[in-house]
Amino acid sequence: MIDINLLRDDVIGVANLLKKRGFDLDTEAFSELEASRKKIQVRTQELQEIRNENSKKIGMEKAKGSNTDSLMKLVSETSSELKALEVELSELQEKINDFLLLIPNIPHPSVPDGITDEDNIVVRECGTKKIFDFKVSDHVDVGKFLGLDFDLGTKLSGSRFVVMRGGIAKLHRAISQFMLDIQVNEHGYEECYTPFLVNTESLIGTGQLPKFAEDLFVTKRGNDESDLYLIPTGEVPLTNLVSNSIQEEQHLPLKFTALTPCFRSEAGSYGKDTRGMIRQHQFEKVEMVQISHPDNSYEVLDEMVKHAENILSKLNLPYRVVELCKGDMGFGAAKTYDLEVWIPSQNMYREISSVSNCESFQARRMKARFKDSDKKNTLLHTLNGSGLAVGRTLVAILENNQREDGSVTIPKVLSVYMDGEKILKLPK
RNA sequence: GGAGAGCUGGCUGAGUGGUUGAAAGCGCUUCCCUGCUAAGGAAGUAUACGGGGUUAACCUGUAUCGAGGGUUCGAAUCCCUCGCUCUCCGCCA
Repeated sequence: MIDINLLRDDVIGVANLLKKRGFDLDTEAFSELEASRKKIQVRTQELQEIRNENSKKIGMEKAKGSNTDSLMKLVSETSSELKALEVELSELQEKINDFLLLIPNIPHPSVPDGITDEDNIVVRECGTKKIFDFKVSDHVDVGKFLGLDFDLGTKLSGSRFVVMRGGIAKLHRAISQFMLDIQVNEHGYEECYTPFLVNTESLIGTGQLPKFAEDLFVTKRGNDESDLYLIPTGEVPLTNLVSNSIQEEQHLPLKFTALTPCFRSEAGSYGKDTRGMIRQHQFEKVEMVQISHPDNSYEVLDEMVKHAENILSKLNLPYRVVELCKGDMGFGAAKTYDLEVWIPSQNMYREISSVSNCESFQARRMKARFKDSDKKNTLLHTLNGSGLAVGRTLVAILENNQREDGSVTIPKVLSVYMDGEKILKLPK
């Protein structure tokens, strides 16, 4: 969440900044809540002070053996007035907190203006698009004879699920292992294994809750309700590793990576990307997370974009880097770069990675801090990015590396994970 | 799932109803002493939030002893619920 003091100092200014990302801040509601909060909090604390003083007095008088009846009556009266106020205050504070939890992050000044993805800015295009001398198939058709089976996925679980068998399943695994190895060995991230079910607190910490519950899968425990959710991204467990903690400044930045499944209900995307595995309820992703000093989080952001790009260029996939405009960014991001990979069958670039600096937005929700040089506890900056989405990488490889006979060239860097095989051949 | 033990500041660990935000020790910071080393002395040392303030140093208040609720004039201390940790048993990959 954003710093409440920004709102106290200049609600209108903040509202104007948020408007540019398409969020309407109810400034009047906030000002009213704040005004009554202030009034009630001051009065409550006054009464508490009076009560504490008189209660102490009772103790002292009793020690002397004096009669304390009148004092006790006085404190009793104070207490009953206090009780009502305390309830009112905590309700107000909860309301203010709920209000804050629904406000998106303020975009960094460098983020371009704009409302939709059409307003995003292409930063650079890399790699060479292959010129095919035959009619290209999409990954569904390419994969059909190689072990990519959507009918089986549907039979087991419904739409937006897939089963992979044989060579495709192995290639899928190879991709994820390769990515993880690069992130760990070349980019210096610490490999993590985390829970894939997380509690509401964690999801509030990274910003998926309370606003986006409909995007998540929630679990039951036997027949009982449970408050555990399937993670929609590895960002949730990895970032929350530092929740409610105070880190040592000299250990920054912390760099975490993990291969995790991701589960998304895709509630708002009916009819979108229904064919193929671009948009699935379940997919794998190698996630990068960095917990950084606030002073250099933007250098870290650039570095993380490079880390994601490195994977794509090693796989020899054509891609471009896009700077998201204010209206297209995610809830918690102050600045985001997307990496988009070339999909020949669609004749367009599709998102395969998203790298964001959330600044202190998540850290404030999570109470993730470090001791700065003045020994003050200061909020960290959190950054996350895909490095990369495994399923979409598979799609990109199948499409970009397809051959006229229906086989697929395996990228050189993956051969070692494929027992030296160079081509994914059709079974005889 | 059953039985038991526990959860106090950066750490160890006192505290079973009253000037206790919390003894003592360790650690840490600053200073003093000591011509090395070792040792010694003094002071300080939680977090969050509110109010005031030349919005900075500072002053002041409130809350916090796993979490939430209750009893009470007053709760770290008594009662209830929940969470977590440890030990034993059961089940399980």
